Amino acid sequence: MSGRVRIVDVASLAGVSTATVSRALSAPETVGRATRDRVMEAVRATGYRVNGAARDLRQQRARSLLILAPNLANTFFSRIFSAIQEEASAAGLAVQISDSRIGREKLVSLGYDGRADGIVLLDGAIDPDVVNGWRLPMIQLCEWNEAYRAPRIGIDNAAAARMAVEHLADLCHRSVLHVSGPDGNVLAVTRREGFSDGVAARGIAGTTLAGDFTLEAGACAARRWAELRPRPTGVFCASDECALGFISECAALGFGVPDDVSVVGFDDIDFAHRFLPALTTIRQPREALGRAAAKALVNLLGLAQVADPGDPAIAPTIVVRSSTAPPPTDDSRVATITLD
Amino acid sequence: MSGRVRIVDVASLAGVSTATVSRALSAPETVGRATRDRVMEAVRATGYRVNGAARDLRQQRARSLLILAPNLANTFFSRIFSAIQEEASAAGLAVQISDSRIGREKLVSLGYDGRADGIVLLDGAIDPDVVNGWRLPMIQLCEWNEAYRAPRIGIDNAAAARMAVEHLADLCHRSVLHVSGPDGNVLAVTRREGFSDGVAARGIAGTTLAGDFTLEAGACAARRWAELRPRPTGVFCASDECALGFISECAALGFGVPDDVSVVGFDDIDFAHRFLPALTTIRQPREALGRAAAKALVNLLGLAQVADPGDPAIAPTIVVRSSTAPPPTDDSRVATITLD
DNA sequence: CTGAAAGCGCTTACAG
DNA sequence: CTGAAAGCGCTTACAG
Repeated sequence: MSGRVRIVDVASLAGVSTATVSRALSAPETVGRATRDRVMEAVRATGYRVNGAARDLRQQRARSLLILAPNLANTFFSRIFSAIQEEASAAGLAVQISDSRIGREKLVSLGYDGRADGIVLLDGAIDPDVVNGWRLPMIQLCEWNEAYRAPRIGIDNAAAARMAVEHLADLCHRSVLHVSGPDGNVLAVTRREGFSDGVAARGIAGTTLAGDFTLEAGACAARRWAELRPRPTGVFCASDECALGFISECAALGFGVPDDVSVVGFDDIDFAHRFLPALTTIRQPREALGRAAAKALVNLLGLAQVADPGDPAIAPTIVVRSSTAPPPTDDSRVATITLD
Repeated sequence: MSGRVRIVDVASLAGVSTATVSRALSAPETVGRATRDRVMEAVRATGYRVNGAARDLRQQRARSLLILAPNLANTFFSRIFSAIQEEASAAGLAVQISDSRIGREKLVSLGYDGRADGIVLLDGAIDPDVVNGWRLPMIQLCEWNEAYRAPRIGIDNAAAARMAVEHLADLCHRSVLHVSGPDGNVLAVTRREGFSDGVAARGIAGTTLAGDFTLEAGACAARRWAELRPRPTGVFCASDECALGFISECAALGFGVPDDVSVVGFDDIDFAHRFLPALTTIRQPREALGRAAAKALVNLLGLAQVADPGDPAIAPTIVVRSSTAPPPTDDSRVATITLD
């Protein structure tokens, strides 16, 4: 596990105590010049590197952040992880990741085993007793749970959903469908509320179908949408994956986007601008979110080098591309089918 | 960092030594029934949990795996990470991730600081001196470097590339383009070799354009392809991202896939089957790869609970979808432009 | 400026 | 079956 050579080896080679070696390495200015040179030479000669595990135990910290996410395979997290890791690394912290669905016992241990200084929580569905039982600084990111005693970072999901509705309404859609996230999920609930508010504010018709953010949920929703009478001409999906699944299945069903139906997504994942059609979506600035969470946590740990990071404006924006357009002017298709 | 209560607290509450508490927890059968009950009661009463950091130092291990990847934001890794984490968790190991481009000094430390028992390397471009300097069990996954002294897990990239060419040739394409990865990259080199071999074996024309696996590289390649005379009718991209970028840009340029040009990707990322058109691609079983790497590393650490995991066949396969078809029979478009 | 000693929180031979 | 003691590899008051 550790490299072979320990601090005592360096000390004896340099003819000093381990205390001096330790100081020469971590606070060189407190050691006499000649001694320091001797120690450094011994360090070089032996290839010594401090054993972080031992140092951490002694200093009662872990120099490590733990990221907890509901599904590590979800590509939505990639950019967030990379941003967190960058900030953590800049603050001298390692990053540990774990799926938050590993089972209660393992989960409890994670926050208790002295191997993390703080936690970034991307899951709002963990038992609050577990979360609040951890005695570690925590930040909730993107998802949240009112019951967790930890600050939150994320976008205004209701406002974001309203933006999607606004966009569709501005395009003159009078009937819109929302393919939401799963019932228990805070993001799903909040976006759904924003959708309802937006629809009410514009006086247009709104329907909701529960999905689960996935490609397949979107595809499934497209099949259900095709059976609706009249068919909503605008669709707001609670995730880009869902939107892409919806559009893809529409194509299979013979409907074109945006000719037959307009679709707006949520997240602005990397592929969104390269999809065919390029996806109109609500942009969630994932890198900024990850960075902000990491910085906030570093602050909580009292390790901040700089002053307050100055809240980077983490506001959702709508990016309009090619998957939305005014509703079809020719209602023949709908009319024909309705008359059958 | 640690929970408040330590093993001594439990010991004194139960009226036993810390040694007994330790045994009662980790080897209950070695402790008298009455004593054990008393200890367990004290554990319950205090809410004691062992401090993993202390245990690790004592036992000279870290109970942790380190994953090193060239860019954590790359969504290709998501499923690999999740598979590794699952296997690691099953073996009682935590997982630490780091970008492998964090700078030489930090990188060296990572393998030396006693906080990882083993490493999964997804980057073949790290200085071999750094890698071989680590005294930890390692596994190379997907990417590799001959100079690293560590076993490799991955698919046969040359064979995979040949499969792509075979498919195109079977469809009667006589001229194919390969959009490769960057020059220094092993995967790029190996796939390019497979491409060349395949093309030679089938006696068809092959051209190569260097890219870098990204969406934008694919888009850029599409622009270059459009200027080629004659235009290859089949294209093999070294990654799905690249292929999607290529197809997307083709659409912008007024070319249809597969009507004007057939495109095959590499990886079979999650979106591949939902893209429009659904992408024909070489499937790289990322979950199996991650799992195999984690298992191999666990074996190397001597922690395997089960016998040999039995090599799960990690063979690439081609999955044929809608982005490939026979070349256009009508050569008018090419002819017309050529005549200009 | 430097060293002897204690201690971070555990586990594990070694005795009994 | 249980305990006293050493020790994992460091750092850090405390003296001098």
